[in-house]
Amino acid sequence: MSSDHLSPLVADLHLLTVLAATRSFTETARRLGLSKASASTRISELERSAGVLLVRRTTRSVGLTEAGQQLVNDMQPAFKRISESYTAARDLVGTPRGLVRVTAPVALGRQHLAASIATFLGRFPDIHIELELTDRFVNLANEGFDLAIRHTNTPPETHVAWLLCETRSLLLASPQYLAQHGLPTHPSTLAAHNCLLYLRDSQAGSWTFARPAGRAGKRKPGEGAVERVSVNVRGSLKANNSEVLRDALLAGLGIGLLPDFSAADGTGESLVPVLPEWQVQGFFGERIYALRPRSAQVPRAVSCLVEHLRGSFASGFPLQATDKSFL
Amino acid sequence: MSSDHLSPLVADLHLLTVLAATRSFTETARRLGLSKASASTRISELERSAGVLLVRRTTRSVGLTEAGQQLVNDMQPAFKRISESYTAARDLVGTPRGLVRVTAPVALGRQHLAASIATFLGRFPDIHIELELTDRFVNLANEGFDLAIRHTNTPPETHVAWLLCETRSLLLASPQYLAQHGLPTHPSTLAAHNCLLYLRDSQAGSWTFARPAGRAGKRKPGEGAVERVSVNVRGSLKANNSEVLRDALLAGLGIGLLPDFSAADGTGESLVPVLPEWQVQGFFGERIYALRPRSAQVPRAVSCLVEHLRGSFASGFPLQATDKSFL
DNA sequence: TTACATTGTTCATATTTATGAACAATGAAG
DNA sequence: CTTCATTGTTCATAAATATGAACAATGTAA
Repeated sequence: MSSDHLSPLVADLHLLTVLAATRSFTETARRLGLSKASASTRISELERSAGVLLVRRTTRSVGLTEAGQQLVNDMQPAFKRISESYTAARDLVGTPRGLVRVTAPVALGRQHLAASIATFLGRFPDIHIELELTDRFVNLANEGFDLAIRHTNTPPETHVAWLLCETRSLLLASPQYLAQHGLPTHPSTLAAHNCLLYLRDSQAGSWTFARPAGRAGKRKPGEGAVERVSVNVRGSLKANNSEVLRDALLAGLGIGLLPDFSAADGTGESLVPVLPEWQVQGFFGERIYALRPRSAQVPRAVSCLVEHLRGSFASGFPLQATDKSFL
Repeated sequence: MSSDHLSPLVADLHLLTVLAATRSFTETARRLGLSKASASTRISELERSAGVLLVRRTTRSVGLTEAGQQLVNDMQPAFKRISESYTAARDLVGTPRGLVRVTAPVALGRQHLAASIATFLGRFPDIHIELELTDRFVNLANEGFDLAIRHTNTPPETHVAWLLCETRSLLLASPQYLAQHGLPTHPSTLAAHNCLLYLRDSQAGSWTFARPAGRAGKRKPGEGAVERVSVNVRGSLKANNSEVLRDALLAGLGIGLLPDFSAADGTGESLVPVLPEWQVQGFFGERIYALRPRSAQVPRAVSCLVEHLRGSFASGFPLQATDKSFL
């Protein structure tokens, strides 16, 4: 057929591709900014006009029929191209604009990203940002994100990765706790302490420390032999949220390992480094990246945001408290 | 951006591609089946949301800006693909359905196509047809047609062409006229007759006749030498509509050259062949084709229609009157 | 030039579409 | 097995969109 007759259908076909990605009417509706009632009705309409069952509905989960899957596979690159063309046209002139959907780890997002984004939005009034903080692994392309902030050392090859800054893992405790339980003199003494652990999938309660071997001070860090110590630690609290851990440390509950950006708020106040001459091999990746699925070109709003974030993160993490009033 | 945000825009972007093809809001609206008011508003909305001027409006004619043209060029193949995918999905199961837009020459359309289409629609209740009869040259792809019926000997290479049937040009007159003015015995005598001419762009008033040379009857047609005669003819009526010519012939106005399908209605009644032993080199192409722009695949509704037309036209043009009540 | 027909836009009105609360179905957790 | 939260659908109502007559602008023909 001539493509004219698409007109009332294109939007519904696009809806179908999103439904195929989410496999959920609820999520589809949320992403597209409409009600699930509408999403449901429009898919039904589409099926009626096509005369083919495209979606396999089981009231609880959504799958595609063979016809539906075939259709979506065929159309997906086309919609991607249209989207990119539109963005490119928009980016030709004027101030950057558009919606940028960002995902980031909860703690990092709250503690630094939010403030940085706030000033960014002040500079670019036509850019809108949707910030979704979650610590679960997010598939950018499938879930419709434009940018992810990740704490990792190995950004996936399938994505474009901009390095925002380096980070370190710090062993910290409150002065009260140290006064009460004594200052550890060597990693091996940590076994006797209450060590708060960051909860991860396959994370044994083990911390690894390293320092230049031989006489300290004669070798620069990174040079020559290295002395390594692994310690099995345990404690009264495990949490998958670094802010919870930090607050527990501030409360004098024990000794904990935090990424420096999480520690920043507390260090200046009442957390002090423990065993500062040792470097901790972080759970946490040692770098922060901004990631993006590879695409024909980067929308201007996205590249502006990345540029801004690079500026914000370049100086590392100052010890004074950051603005938490945003979000 | 993630393609999610297209949702409210895709339909408008598609509208833009149609506008680019038609260069007219009025025509765009007609094709898409909405009001020109809507078309205008939605393009404006699109430009507002993109922040870029896409269309150059001069109240009287519509052009695209550079940005708009670039955008349309980028998106066109994508929309084509989406359209084809949708059609393919629809054609997977059930009875053929969908809208088929057909263009045909006026006379041929009225006299034979209309009746054939009527029976076709009876057989396929889910197929709709838009039949546009016009003798001007139509660009199928640009004007959004799915099928063209053409009277030609050289279907364009850029299109798929199905041969529907062969045709001939017939020299005809009414018995009254011949009784009154005498029966021509040789093409050269036509100069003395009132010859009605089909009006075409660069059509000199010249008819070319041919018959096997030498002793008639000894050679089969098409074999050996051929005797050719060109005659300059003139008359009191020229028209670009073969039905007008036929009616004039029926009224006994003169001698005229008609394609056999146009003559069919009249021959059985009151038109008789003139110089039947001569073959006329037709103005009119000697074949009727169904044409279609090349595409990944032919929609089922279209191939059904073509199949049906082949059946209808296969028998050539019987001399009895065809049904003219339709359309 | 001067009519004239046709184009694109505007605005009040009518139709279409989206909404969200209520409901039945269903998979997960205990 | 039973409970429970969550999913997709339905339906009356609310919001958004399309409409078409009126209008000004602009090519065309006389």
